[in-house]
Amino acid sequence: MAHGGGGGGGGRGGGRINVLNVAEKPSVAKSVSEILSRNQQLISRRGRSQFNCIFEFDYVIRGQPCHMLFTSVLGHLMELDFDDRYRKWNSCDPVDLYHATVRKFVPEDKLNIQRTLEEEARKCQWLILWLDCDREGENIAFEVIDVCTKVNRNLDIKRAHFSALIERAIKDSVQNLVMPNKLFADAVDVRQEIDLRIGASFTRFQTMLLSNAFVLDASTNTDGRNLVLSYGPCQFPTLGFVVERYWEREAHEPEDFWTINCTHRSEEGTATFNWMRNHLFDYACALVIYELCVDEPTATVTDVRHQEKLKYPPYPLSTIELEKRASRYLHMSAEHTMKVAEDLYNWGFISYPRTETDRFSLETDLRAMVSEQQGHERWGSYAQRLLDPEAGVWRNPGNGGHDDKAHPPIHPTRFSNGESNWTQQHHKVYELVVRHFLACVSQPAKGAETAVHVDIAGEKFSSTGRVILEKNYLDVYIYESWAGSLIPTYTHGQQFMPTTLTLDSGVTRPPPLLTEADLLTCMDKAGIGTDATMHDHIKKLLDRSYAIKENAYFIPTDLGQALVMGYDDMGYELWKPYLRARMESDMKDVSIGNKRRAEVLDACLQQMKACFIDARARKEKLFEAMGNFFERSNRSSNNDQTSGGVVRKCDLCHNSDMVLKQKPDGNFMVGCLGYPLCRNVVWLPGSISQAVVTGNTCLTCTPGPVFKIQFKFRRLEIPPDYNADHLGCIGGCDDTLKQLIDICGTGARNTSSTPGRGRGNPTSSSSGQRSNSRGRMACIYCRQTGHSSDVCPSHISQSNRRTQGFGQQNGRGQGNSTSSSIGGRINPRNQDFGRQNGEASIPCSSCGSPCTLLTSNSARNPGRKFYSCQACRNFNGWEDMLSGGGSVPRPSGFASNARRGGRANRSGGGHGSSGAFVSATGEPVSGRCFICGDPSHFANVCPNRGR
DNA sequence: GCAAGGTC
Repeated sequence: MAHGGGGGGGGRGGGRINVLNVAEKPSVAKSVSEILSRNQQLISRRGRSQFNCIFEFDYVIRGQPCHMLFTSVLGHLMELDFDDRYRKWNSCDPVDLYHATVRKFVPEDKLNIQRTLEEEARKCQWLILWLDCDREGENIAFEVIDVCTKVNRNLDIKRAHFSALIERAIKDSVQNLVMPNKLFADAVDVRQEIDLRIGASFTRFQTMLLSNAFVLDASTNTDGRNLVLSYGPCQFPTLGFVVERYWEREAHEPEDFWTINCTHRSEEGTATFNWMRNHLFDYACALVIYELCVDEPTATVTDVRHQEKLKYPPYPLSTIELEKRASRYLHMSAEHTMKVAEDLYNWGFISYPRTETDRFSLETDLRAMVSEQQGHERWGSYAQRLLDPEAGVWRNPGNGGHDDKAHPPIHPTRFSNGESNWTQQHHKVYELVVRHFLACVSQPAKGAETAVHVDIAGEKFSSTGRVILEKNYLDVYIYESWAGSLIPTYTHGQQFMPTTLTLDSGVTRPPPLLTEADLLTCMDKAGIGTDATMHDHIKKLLDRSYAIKENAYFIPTDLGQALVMGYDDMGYELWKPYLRARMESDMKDVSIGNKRRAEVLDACLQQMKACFIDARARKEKLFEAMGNFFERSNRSSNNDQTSGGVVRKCDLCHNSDMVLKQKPDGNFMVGCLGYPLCRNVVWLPGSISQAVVTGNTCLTCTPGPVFKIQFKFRRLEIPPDYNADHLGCIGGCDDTLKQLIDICGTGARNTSSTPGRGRGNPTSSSSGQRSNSRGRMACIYCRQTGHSSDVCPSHISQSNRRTQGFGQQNGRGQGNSTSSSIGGRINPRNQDFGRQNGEASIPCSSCGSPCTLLTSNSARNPGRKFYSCQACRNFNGWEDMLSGGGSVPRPSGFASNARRGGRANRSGGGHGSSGAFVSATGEPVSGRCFICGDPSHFANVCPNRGR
């Protein structure tokens, strides 16, 4: 782009123009100002915000003399939230949040920054954006543009792209200004809106549905605040990792195995030889081999190999590595580590702690940084050795392959022997940063390894010994060790008699619970969160009482398990990382112009809205899952049900009024205020979005007066030929209402199993209406009688979901008559929708009977296979979802729609050569080596095994 | 009372 002027009017004379420069944070404004001004005549003054001062200096950009005004924001200047009318939780149906008006605004605590920008922008001709060079930075750039151009429409807008805060990069960028990238900003707008709508809708839904319905108080840590059961596209997959590992562990069944061990002691030392078969699960087989060895115990050396081994120092330090290593070495949580690191950064002792970069740029003066550390009492002498060319310890740091183009790896920026205001943690984190940095610029440790293979009666054994020749970086990086042991000298063909030769038993172990370092690794691999937010997502699990941390391991609470179980039983993967991964991929497409912003936003929200509606329709799954862990609650507060006015005098007790109420889950009912003495209730259709008692009275129903209710139905949930607006009567005269109750179902559920809140009166109005009229009703899709909408041939997947819902509701609450009506639907389904093609392979999640594998003939899922219960016809899930990692093993006692918990893992290996854990169905299951802790392999193939 | 993303 050409830079030729931008107008001289308003400048300080001599053709000089005023240029407003804005960085993402105060430290960048300061650094860039210092670099460009060379600290000559650099003036700083306070702005309206106490953190964001304004630097002033003169500079020439492509021949144009400029007076630079350099200030900053603090990350995002604006927030996205719903319009005020949707902000209160009871203001609307949560599903409305998928299309509710949202607005971007500058929040209260950023108004000072906005005012500074406005004041300075009025004086300027150019606006140069120095935001971080990533998508979020680009989005913040447009927030700044929005604020500045509102007060000065003539601003010439430019973007500086810099790869590091070093002189050459900064000076290059200011002479090569570009246009801001709207596509990048669009991608962030999409992400923000999706996160908000999904997060708020599911959070309100599950909080209002469950928080008062169960006795949760003892298990939650609300500190007097209202309990919120939040859902978020990052926090839930994080919870998913914790729950999944916990269930894998609980489902593990220990298994005995046998192994042959051999040792040989000589004057030079002792060697331990490991059996090359590792171990066998068959005792008889192991015994036979052992006896062969004992009969001919002479060992013959078949191979001796000497090799030099290197152990490399770590790559330069990124945020995630800092968090992981502080967790492992210092036993500090990621959240606390970041707090301490931010302190050290703000006090000037370390570089910016939120960075993805794990390579130093070539321009970095690494030796100067090392030189600063020479005076330290503990690592100063090592720093001196590093700088001594004769010592030969220096090595240019490795390249970890990541670069966020905005920040260098975390490194010390100022020497300190410790400050008086530092806590123990400040000392530890500073020490880790310095030692890590010094290790990065060091030679790897060198060792000599000897591997010896022997043969005893045809069985192969091996032993490895190691001697460390040069410790190098290990001298300063005290957190790592490289244990080795000496073994005697052996030569090819040598024979010896083992000192011991034993047959030992062992038992397979479950995979360990996740540590914070493991969890961060899982999140990083799955793209959950950013370097700046991952620790927040982990903390959120603890704050929401979804998990606890015990001895550095994460354990899901009952609440965390119940929520994951509920969605898992629905067949949804809302707790898996795929949703976020898909969003990330869509964002990428938006940012490179492959997809339009509106297209991605509409498609994603449409899908998630459908998912939300479906999840809500099958909320009984959440209730069942919660019921596995918690007692139902008797609580009924004003918050629990929203009263909407008197409808009539109770026709059962004749004492109290019947009032319209909206339950926490959004469903409506008309109940007697005499509850629990009087349990009269009229359940209303589940498809109502709004209901208001009117002043109109029914002329038919007695005893009167019965006030009519103005209903608003959700359009997509009722048949097309019904009006969304309906003035109805609950007295019994209203056929339309009866029909919609029959078609859509009601909010009644779980009545017989819930003694506290349950209003399972079999004579209640709606129950009677539903069971009596079901057989006569027409299908809402094809409008034919003889079958109901939930088994309509043209809507197989919906029918599956609905059948499941009704089946459980009716089966529990309404006895035999309803059960027989479900039975009546068995044949049509098999004949119409499914071709039986397999025998039972999993038990039904509802009744435990064997399931049959059927093939769907529906238009929506042609050829897709699903499990159907032979006895109760419960839909038990799509085959491809059950076998493709859609579910996880559960602890025994919990039915899963995928499979019941069984032997899942064999941490001892012994099956196949991969060494991976293998589940009962043959799928690999993630785990971690229990010898060295490395998640990339298991103990049976651990290189440190036996050392 | 809700998300996740910036940053102090």
